[in-house]
Order: sequence, then structure tokens, then C-alpha cells
Amino acid sequence: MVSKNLMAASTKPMILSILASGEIYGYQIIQSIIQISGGTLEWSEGMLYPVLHRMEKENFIRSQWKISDNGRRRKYYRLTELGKKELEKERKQWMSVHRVLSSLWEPFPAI
Amino acid sequence: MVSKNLMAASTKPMILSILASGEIYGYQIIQSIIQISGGTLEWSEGMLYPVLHRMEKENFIRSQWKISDNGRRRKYYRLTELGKKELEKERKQWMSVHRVLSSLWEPFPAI
DNA sequence: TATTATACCTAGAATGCTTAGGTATATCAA
DNA sequence: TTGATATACCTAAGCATTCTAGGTATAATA
Repeated sequence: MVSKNLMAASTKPMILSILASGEIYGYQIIQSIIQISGGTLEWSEGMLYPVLHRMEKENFIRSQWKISDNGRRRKYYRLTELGKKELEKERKQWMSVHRVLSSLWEPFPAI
Repeated sequence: MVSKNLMAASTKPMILSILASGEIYGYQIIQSIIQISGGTLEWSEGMLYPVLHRMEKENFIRSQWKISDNGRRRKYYRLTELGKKELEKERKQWMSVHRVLSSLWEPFPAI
């Protein structure tokens, strides 16, 4: 189980990162995260969709309805140019925090 | 500048980590973080003190007033046993999220 | 004597996730 | 054919938590 705060901080970069490798629909994003994390991250639909909607409003991603082979309607998302830049920002931010934490956790912290 | 969400997720583990190496007072925690991060993380007093108070209420840390050499009163904090366990939890959670992000960012993600 | 740095505190605004619901349809077993 | 399950989407409102913007007090310095 991952804390609320950590969830909140990681959803956006994760979604952007997943979308960086191509189009994908919401429900599938959840499955991917569960799979990649080996079940450690328990993403719910209720937390995913609002984030997707907000990111679309902010022009980081764009959506398109499609009908799959089995007749289901799915909303596919893809990254915009702005979204690619945002991903880079998020990645840098995450890494800068991670570096600080790492240096605190190392038995012999860097000077 | 680090996003609000990422701030929210990292303050607690950072404070616990800093306190793991010994007693320290609030104002000094801010200076440490600024120094360790090379100025990347801009911690304010307004965000630190409420977190310290909450963590003390939750019994992760304990405080004690002391008078420094120059006569200033300072509130020193130290980790409790519960706080040490909490730090371990936080560290594990952070790493599990970091692993997922890393695998998404690697050009050749691990199978 | 005035300014700056140190050192603490908090109310309330703003933000934004999570809970807890909801709809609709395809598949599959009984 | 009927019921259960999985798929696939959505949202209102509660709740938690930072951040803004103030506040107090004192030592050091100009």
C-alpha cells in the first residue's frame, strides 16, 4: 500500500510516461500500472479519470473515442507536444527529490 | 521548483531521514534541505512546522526546548521508535514507486 | 537605533485526491 | 435466458494537506 501523498505525486508522471510509448485507453492504464508494479500500486478508476480529464484540459494529452474489435467504446489518450515537455519537467523534479532522499539514505552520504 | 504534490509526498520521508542521524531543530531542517538539494528544494517555514506538529502528534517524533549558546530558544526534534519504523515504511513505499517510474523511463525497460 | 537573520507559530484559502457512488455493454456459466 | 463478472467510462462531495500571509520575539550587525 502506497500513501495518499505518494499516490498523488506519482500518478501524473506515471500516466505521462506510459503515454510516451503510444496511445492507450484509461482502463488499460490501470491494468498496466498494476502489472508493472507487480500489484504494489493499487490504482482505482476514481483516481485515474479525474487526472486524465484535468491533464486533457491543460493540453498535456488529447483523447479520441474508438470502437474496439469486440464492439466496446474506448477513449484513447495520447501525449501532446506540451505533454512531452511536461513529462520532462516531472521527470526532473522527481529525480531531484530522489537524489536528496538517496543521499540521506546512503550509509556514507556524498559530501 | 517542485510541484505541490511532490512536496507533499517528500516532506515526511525527508524529515524522518534527517532526524535519523540525530537531534535537530526546525529552522535547521529547512537550511539542511536547501543545502543538500543545492537550492532546488525551497522549503518554507509555513510548510515545515505544521508537518512537524502533526508528526509529533502521531508519535513519530518528540520535541524538547533547549537554549543554545547564543541564548536563543530552539525546539529540538528526535525520532521515536515508531518514527524509525515509519521511516522504513516510507522508504519502501518511495522505492517501489521509484522502481516503476525508473522502468518506464529506461530506454530498454526490464522484463 | 534600525535592519536583518534567527526561530518559532497559525488561520484560512486553495488545491486536488479519494470515496462512493453511477451508467452501459460484452462475455460466460448455469 | 438469466445472472454474474469484467470491461469501460463518469462525477459529486468529503477530506486532507500545502501554501499564503500574516504574527511574535530576540540576537547580531550596520
